Amino acid sequence: MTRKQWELTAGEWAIIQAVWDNEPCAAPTIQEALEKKIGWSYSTVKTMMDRMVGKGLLRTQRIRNLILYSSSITKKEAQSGEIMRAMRRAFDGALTPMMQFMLDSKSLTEDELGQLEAMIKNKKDKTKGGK
Amino acid sequence: MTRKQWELTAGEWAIIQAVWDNEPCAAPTIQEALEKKIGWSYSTVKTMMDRMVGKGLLRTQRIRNLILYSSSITKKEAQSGEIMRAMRRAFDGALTPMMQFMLDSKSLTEDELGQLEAMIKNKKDKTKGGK
DNA sequence: GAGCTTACTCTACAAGTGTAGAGACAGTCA
DNA sequence: TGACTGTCTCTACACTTGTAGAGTAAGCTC
Repeated sequence: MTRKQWELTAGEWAIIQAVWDNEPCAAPTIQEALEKKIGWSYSTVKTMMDRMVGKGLLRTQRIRNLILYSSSITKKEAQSGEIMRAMRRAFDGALTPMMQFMLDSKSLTEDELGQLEAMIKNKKDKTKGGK
Repeated sequence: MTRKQWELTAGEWAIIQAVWDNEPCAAPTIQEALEKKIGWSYSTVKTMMDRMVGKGLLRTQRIRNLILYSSSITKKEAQSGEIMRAMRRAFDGALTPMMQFMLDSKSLTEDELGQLEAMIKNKKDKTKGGK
């Protein structure tokens, strides 16, 4: 299905996160949600949201005079897009070096390392067994 | 030292990669290097490079009538910035969930999984012993 | 010293992003 | 029915990014 790769801007991330938490919801809801965090005015939020509809990131449904927004991409898709961008730009599109870099440069607790190790083991089993 | 966090655009990545490969070097060198890949004209390249100097991504050194450019950030810094951006935006700034997501959603060969496992073991030893 | 080559400077423009004011419109309540 | 409130529409502007043409300046060659 060759899914489209999404690259959201910082502002779009702020908005879509609020949408995921509230959908379906009207623009004022989002504005209120973001008010505290980033203090955008209603116009700002509404403008961005409508642009995001144009891009296919959100979709709308009109109920009388109210416009309800929902996301049209999932959080996973957006997260994946974000990772792909980093991977493509900074690591020639290769995952392993990127993960190695992350392991290498960040301070992970022993606990976290353990968790990751477990995940890998799990994954390995599946790779071997499955298929 | 609270290093500045760099967020390069796609174009800036293209250029700085070429600079890393050739520095110190003049703008035409970079243009030639990128010609094949992305076909930018000299003006385009030069404009971007000068803007990057303004931002502190590159620096210059004038030798008579020639301007030599070098990077003022390392590849590691740029890579790290790219990862931080993804992490901040898409994973609330948390590394482990991001790594889990990567492990989970991508197809890694058994080999790659093995490599990662080894790295983690290594890291774990250091975490434990090293203090 | 006229022309060629090489590199540089200046200027510009379109698209995208962040930002928001002003005004219109509909529903509600006194 | 007039004021108020909530929501929407329109319009606009500054800044960034990608993109590049046109013109200038310096050095080299015959």
